[in-house]
Amino acid sequence: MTEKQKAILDSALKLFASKGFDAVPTSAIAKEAGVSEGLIFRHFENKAGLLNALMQVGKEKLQEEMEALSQINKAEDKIVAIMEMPFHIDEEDYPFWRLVYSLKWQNEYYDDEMGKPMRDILIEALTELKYRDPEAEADLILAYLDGFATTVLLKGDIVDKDRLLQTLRKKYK
Amino acid sequence: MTEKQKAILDSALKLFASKGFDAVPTSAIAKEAGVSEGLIFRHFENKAGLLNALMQVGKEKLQEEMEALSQINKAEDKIVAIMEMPFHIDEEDYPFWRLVYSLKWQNEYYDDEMGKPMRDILIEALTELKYRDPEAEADLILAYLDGFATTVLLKGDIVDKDRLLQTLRKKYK
Amino acid sequence: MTEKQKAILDSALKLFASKGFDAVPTSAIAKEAGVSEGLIFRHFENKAGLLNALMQVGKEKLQEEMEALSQINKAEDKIVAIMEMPFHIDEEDYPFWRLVYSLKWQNEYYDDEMGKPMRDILIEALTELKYRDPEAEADLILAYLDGFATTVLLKGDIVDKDRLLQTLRKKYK
Amino acid sequence: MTEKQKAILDSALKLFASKGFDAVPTSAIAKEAGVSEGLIFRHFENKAGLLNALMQVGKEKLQEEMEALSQINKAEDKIVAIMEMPFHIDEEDYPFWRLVYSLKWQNEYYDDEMGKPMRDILIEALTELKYRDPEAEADLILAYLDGFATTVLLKGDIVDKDRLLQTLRKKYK
DNA sequence: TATGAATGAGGATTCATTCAT
DNA sequence: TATGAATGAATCCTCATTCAT
Repeated sequence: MTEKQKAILDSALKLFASKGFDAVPTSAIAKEAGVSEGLIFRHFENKAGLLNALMQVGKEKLQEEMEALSQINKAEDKIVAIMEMPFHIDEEDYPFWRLVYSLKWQNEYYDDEMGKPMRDILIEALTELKYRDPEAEADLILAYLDGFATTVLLKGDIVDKDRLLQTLRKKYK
Repeated sequence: MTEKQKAILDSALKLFASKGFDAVPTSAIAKEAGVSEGLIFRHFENKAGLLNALMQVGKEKLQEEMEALSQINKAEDKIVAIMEMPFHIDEEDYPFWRLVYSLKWQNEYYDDEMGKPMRDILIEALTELKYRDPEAEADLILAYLDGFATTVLLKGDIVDKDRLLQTLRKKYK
Repeated sequence: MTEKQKAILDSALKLFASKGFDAVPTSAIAKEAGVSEGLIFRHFENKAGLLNALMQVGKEKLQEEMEALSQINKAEDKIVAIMEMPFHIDEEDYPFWRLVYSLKWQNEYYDDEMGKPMRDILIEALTELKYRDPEAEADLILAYLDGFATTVLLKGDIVDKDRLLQTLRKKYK
Repeated sequence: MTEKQKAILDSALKLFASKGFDAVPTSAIAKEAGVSEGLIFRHFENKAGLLNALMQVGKEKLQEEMEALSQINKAEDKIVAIMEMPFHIDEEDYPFWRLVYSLKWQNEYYDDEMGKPMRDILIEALTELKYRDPEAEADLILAYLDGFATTVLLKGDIVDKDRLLQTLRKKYK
């Protein structure tokens, strides 16, 4: 991946994340990246190709995260780690997650399989802990997760993330 | 408000909610509503005007909801009512809430004040209940809320809403 | 001619004169006149009909002017009267003349016959005065006329009309 | 400036000059120039930008003309040269001047400063010649100028330009 | 690889005009 | 007579994409 390819991806991510995929013209990406518009198409074929490339990179990151999770032994710790994930997102990765969340709301791009591995891990852990309805419990935790992520990604500057995390931790002693 | 105006608003809401504001051409709205494209602009000035009109209607609905909330006396009940809100959204209102949530992710339209009244009510109730950090508690509940809403609105068909709500209720006996 | 018809014509003249026929939408005329847009078409059939009606009114005024001219006996006086005409335009009639002059520059509307009667009167007077080439003399005077009119109509506020007229008069003692 | 840019400017000038700025759609310009409509906007940003570019070119021509004028030593010759200018406009430049004159009549575009340098030159020459009211004399000459220009540009085909010029010259022996 | 000129389909918006009331 | 809702063609402009260099 050349310098310019990276510049294009960076700019695209930044702009998509803040304005939404459909609201960003390729010309704006080119300008932001300091390259010609044509180059985007040479490297990524079309606008959707840009998005794919971006998601690819993101999915790889996610994979690593999943692997890190599987290193945790105790089921309780695993669940806690998952729930607290949104609070530990690297600020550098905010744009990526903003993009993912914004795309969720557009039928055309909605991609559920991203959440599946995490759900499986959760169900496994909850089953181990003998929860009566591990699936519903998992979905509930995933809902929390979405909520925390939304809050952190959108109001991270307004809201006191750390105080929120403290308050959350007290709930599960 | 004439028949056609209503038809336009309905179509716009439906399309905006499913594809996102920027992905929907006014021509598509006109076709869906069975009116000429020009009429949209006669009535709503421009595409953004359509969105405003939609949000206006929505905010009025929200206001009513807030008033209903204030009828509840016991602080605990109030909090529970708020937390369970996403599970009681009228299916007819799904498109509106999908639109609201999708817009959250676009800088240009992000409108935080919509959530403020609810936050105030929460803080009041939590203070009454002597919580140590009512603000953080409120924000945590609002985060749950966002999560439940996201889950219900996006995965309402995939996930078993009722089972989820049962599971949730057991948590606060 | 009803009140409203007059209001429409007045507004149209005012707007056409200041912005140009093609730059003025019928909606603007209707608003300025305080009537509905449909009424314009009921009374004047279409936008061009409005222009025609305006020009009709103007041509009648011009006719009167020509008749006044023909009352003047001495050929010299006639010529002087014609040359000084632009300086004596009633300020109320400025918009009409501005419109006439602006339309001159648009092929589609250029209507030369308006100037013909005046040219005939001039040639007659110049012939009487034994000018060698009365036609060329007439055209020269008409050129002056256009120049004075342009100056008065466009720069009447900037330039000192009276001083200009004094200076002009000295030329033909 | 590429071939196509020149073609666009040429076509725009031709059409604006004959029908008026507001009466010419960009689609017509594109067709006349044999380019895609989009190209107009790539190169000139918007329709007004086209006009600006046109005026820019014209102003540069005018500048040259002014410099040529300043080469003339005798004040009388200078004045005569200015007055006769309209008769010596290169036929190739007719469209440009038609455009300038047509725009004068539209508030929105009226640009007086174009005439200022010429007025200054005139006042200087007239002062040198000890005219009692050089400013009024200058404005009178500028009025003549406008009249000659109007006549030449609009009726150049109808009227005998040379005969007109001869007649004019006799006036100032 | 990289540019930037060029395209053409489509986007939002305007506007003259019609029509039911 | 007068209104104002409604239309649809046109208008200005944008944008993803192609292509010659």
